[in-house]
Amino acid sequence: MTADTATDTLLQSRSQNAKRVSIVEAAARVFASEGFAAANIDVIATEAGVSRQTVYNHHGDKETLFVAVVREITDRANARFFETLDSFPDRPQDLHAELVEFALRLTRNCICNRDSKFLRKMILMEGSRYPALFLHWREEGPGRVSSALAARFARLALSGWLELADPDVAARQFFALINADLHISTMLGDNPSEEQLRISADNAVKTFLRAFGKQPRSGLSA
Amino acid sequence: MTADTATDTLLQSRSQNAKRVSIVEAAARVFASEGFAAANIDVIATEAGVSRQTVYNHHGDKETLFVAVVREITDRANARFFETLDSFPDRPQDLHAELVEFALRLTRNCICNRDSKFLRKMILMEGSRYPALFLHWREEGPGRVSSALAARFARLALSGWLELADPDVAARQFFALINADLHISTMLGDNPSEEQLRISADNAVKTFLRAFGKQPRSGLSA
Amino acid sequence: MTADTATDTLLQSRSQNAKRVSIVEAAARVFASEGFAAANIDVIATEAGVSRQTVYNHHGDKETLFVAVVREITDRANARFFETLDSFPDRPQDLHAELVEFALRLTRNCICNRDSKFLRKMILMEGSRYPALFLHWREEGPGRVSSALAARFARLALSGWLELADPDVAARQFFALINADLHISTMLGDNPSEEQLRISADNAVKTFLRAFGKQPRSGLSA
Amino acid sequence: MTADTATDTLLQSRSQNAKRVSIVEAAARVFASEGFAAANIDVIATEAGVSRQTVYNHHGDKETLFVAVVREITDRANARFFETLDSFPDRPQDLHAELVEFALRLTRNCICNRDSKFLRKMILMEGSRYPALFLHWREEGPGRVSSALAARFARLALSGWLELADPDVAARQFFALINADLHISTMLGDNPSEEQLRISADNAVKTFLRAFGKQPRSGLSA
DNA sequence: AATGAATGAGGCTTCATTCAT
DNA sequence: GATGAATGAAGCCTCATTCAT
Repeated sequence: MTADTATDTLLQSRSQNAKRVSIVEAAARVFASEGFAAANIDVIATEAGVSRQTVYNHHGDKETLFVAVVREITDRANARFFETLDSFPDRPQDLHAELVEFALRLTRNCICNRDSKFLRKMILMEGSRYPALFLHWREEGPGRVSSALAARFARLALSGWLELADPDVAARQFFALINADLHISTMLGDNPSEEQLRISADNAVKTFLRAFGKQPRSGLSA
Repeated sequence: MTADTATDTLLQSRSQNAKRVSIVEAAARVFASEGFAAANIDVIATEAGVSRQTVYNHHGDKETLFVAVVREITDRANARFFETLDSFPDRPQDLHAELVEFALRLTRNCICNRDSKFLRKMILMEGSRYPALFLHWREEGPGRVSSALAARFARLALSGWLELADPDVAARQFFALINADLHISTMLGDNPSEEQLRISADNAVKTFLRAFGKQPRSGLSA
Repeated sequence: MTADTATDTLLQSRSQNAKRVSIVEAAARVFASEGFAAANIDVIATEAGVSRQTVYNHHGDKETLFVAVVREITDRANARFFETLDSFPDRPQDLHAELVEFALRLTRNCICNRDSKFLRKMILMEGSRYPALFLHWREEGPGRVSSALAARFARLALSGWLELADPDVAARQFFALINADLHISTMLGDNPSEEQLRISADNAVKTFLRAFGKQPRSGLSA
Repeated sequence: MTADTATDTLLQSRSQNAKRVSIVEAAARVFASEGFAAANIDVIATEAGVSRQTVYNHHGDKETLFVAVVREITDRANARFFETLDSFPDRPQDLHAELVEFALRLTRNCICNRDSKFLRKMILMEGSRYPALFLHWREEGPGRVSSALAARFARLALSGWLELADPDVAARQFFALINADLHISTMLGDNPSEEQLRISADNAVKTFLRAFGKQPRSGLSA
């Protein structure tokens, strides 16, 4: 292979990949706003800035495209989830403040963002038609995220910051609480303001700590 | 009008009403499982045991039918919500136990039942296309339910059973907590077992009371 | 069921059947002239004088329609074949003349008619894609016809009119010979004139009898 | 022009020709198995091992390609026909045996081979849409072949081997007879075994000679 | 009210053909 | 010459909706 063809291939694959990505993005938008049945392939193509043919060349048919989009977005959303998880305050100084920040990152990056909304809609509407899709999402997503968060809560319990009987339950309730105020608005597609997010996170953490918080053994964490 | 025709009219109107109801039920099922766009009027008619014409005679066109169904189910679900609200333990003896029973009634009757699932799906998917529908639902449903529950929590606070700063927040968090364990399964259409419901309600109330419960002034509330 | 509804049902089923038949006829024409792939369902519907929907209501999809048409025409063509076979001269007086008449009936009714042309084309072009269709045709059609004709030749041999070693071969050759002059023209859709048919039949029978004919034992068959 | 460019041109034109041939071959295969309408240019290109563009560069459009293929195959098939005709036993010693061999060559090379099958299908299906194609085929093919064979039969008649009234009829019947046993199988694409071919040829020649053969004047042909 | 048909539109998908790289 | 994309035209099929019986 000459340098030229290498460059060519690179350029081409870059452009190919760009098209692929823009098709997936456009499809996600359209599927999310219209649902699978009402989504129009021509609209997806136009939104992606490619021709209808290109969509078909890349993804075969509508159903295949749908599955590809869901998997891609699932993986991306999960990746972001785990990234965010890494900022969990394992050795906190001000647990309340740090949990609020963490909750904010979660709501901002993993709950109110476009990918998550897309996934909630798609799983809700088409989940039963694509059991494999749903399983993948549940296993790799909520399932693992919840365990990971539970593990972190367990650690906080060990180091005396929390007092809880079942970290898994606590993890699920933490999620529920940070969603409590946003739930209705997010169902509609409203994008809560930064301030609402902060109030909501604060409410959640306050209640969570009233239920599970305690003062750590003095001297250790300070 | 003779007695005969009166009877006829009555029978007829009863049968008419029966048809109306079975159309709405069938439509709700089909809309819920297929979404608006993919729902097929012929399928609805067949499921309802009537002819396609009858559907059109009663409801005009697909969109009108959809709106009628959503409103009917919204009203029914709300009625049930307020019914359930009436069993809230205003003067409790064993607050924990009574809240658990209340939570159970809520999840059973108002969250995991068919109507609620239908509404969540429809509002999520089509809410943005029918703002009026959505407004009606939000105002008459979650909005008023939440206020009503908040009022009851405020009363419990006054009578010393709870200690809370914002009863509205508490109401939303109560809902969130009783949903925490069920959220994922309900997205899929799974019907949680009675036992799961009880565990879930218990978990929710336990946490809720750890956060907000306190011993009432002795003798006052009994 | 009242007489009225009986009449209604009858009328309706008659009209339904008429539509069915006209759809099959039209489809046969269009499939024959265009082939399966190039046949246009709208054209078929128009030719049949019904709406596209009606075609789909009756036959599902293009492929199902195709199969139905082939089977229907196969059966009709075979029925005609056996009818014609019944006029075979079992106890001939003038064998040559009677065989010519028989050959004429065969070519006219079973080889040069529309159904046969349709079947030849369809089997030739699509036979490999629908093995079941082909088997049915071969078994019920040429297979049984050939045996039946062979049986009749065997009888003529027994009664001394023919002298042949293998009646099956003779039957196949008889068909081949009556087709010899027409083969090319029929491939094109030409409709040979009555005179051509007669010459052709005469040529065939002449050769056939030169090969297999003999004078019957006098007195026996007369 | 330098030697180099001459070589290049030669190589190129050889490779060009190779591509041309492989395109025609591939197109013939695809047209034969799919028919004109369902044949896909991309499939042809892939089967030919060239790019779609190359097909267009060489042949213009689908219809032009089709015509080119039919003509090319027609010419090739006819050439083979006349080649085979040259092996006709003009001065036979054992007429039966030699006619059988001749018939075998005909069926093997000119009837059961790929080109002939292709032509039969194409003429049958598309003949009426391309009258020029059909005319060319009929004139140059069956027409001339039949006359040529008739001429040879006439010669055999003159030299006392055959006794026939109309050599043209005899020629057509000879073809018909050697096809009698194979007709059905070839319609399906089956490839008869060598043994079947031999039996079939033998049957045909036997009957042909029973009808038209006679002992030549002794001494003349030996 | 039920049934079957008709109409018209719309969407998925495939293709021939042409461009650009 | 190969590749991928773009364009435009069909064609299949499904539907909502309306008529007629």
